[in-house]
Amino acid sequence: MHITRAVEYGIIGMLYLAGHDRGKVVMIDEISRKEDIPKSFLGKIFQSLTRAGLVNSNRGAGGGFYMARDSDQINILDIIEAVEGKIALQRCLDAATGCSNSDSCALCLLLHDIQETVKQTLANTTLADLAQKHADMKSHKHPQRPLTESVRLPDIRTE
Amino acid sequence: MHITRAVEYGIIGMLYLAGHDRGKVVMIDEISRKEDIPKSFLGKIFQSLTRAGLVNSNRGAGGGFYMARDSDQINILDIIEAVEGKIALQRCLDAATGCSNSDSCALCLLLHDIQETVKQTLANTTLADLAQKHADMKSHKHPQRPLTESVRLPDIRTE
DNA sequence: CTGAATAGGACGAAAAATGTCCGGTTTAAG
DNA sequence: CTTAAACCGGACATTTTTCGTCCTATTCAG
Ligand code: SF4
Ligand code: SF4
Repeated sequence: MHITRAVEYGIIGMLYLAGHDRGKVVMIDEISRKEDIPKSFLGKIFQSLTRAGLVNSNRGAGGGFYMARDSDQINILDIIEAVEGKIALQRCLDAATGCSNSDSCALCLLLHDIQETVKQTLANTTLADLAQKHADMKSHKHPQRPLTESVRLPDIRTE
Repeated sequence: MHITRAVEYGIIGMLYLAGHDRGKVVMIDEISRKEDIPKSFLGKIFQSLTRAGLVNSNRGAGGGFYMARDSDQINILDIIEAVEGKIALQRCLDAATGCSNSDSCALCLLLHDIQETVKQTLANTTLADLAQKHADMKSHKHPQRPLTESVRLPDIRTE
């Protein structure tokens, strides 16, 4: 139960982009140096972000990446799923694998509930939200409020 | 971001125990067969559960495991932490490793919030709750309500 | 043309997850 | 007392996932 480096790097990379003018083209090398992330690894991650349409890229000399939408139109779940595909806390919640017992397994139901709240929270947090908080924190203003609010659980599996 | 097999097996094993009379001594071999879990692996997992005080064990002929407390006095977070230690969604949230930026990283804050709600949900679900739902589901009664309720986020990091 | 930069895929090392095995200890029962 | 059953504990083996690297191709500015 751990967030992967790839996801973390992806979010931090996007935060870096969001901290600059929209449309500003930034090279992998710059993000890599400024955020201390292995360059080739970050390159791979940005390929995924590009394929997912969260950023655009220019190739060739003077090339680099820039945001495809405004940062308040991108949420954190978007980024995570771009980097590592759909979130699945367990086999039964993974469309690809699945589990034959999932219809009669209370644990599966519990994990499903938890997964949905996590996804809701991630989906409700925009990159702009996170970038704003990030900037605040770097300027030594201590945060007073939690970043997220409580999320209503969806009423799942009620036919 | 995945629940490990060890944790899943641990919970299912405890569910099995909870489905029998309190004090009933059950062998690893029985749980292993009935729940289709590799025997030696399950043995290891139950060692952890025993060390954590969730179950007691009798050694020697006629030995086995039995619940150390009533199932409504054990929650799912207890089981998870018994099997794999404290939950940590990231380095910065892991007391052992940590991250030097955690004071000025909005992502850390977001992950912290999420982790807390997950832990709250797990802590609010007792083994008895899960066992009840499990039994219901196995007898073909379709569940009407989600297992968990929404959890208030704690107001973290407000000095 | 040349050098800079991403795209894509193959590859490799390290870590974690998932088990297995075996010798040791405890205990019930004959 | 002996034996067989069962857990204990640690070492070990296998597989999968994570965390990258590297190389070639492609694209583009100057
Ligand atoms: S939690 Fe239940 S349904 Fe999900 S994978 Fe485990 S056994 Fe299957
Ligand atoms: S999220 Fe921020 S604080 Fe947490 S490990 Fe990553 S960089 Fe460090």
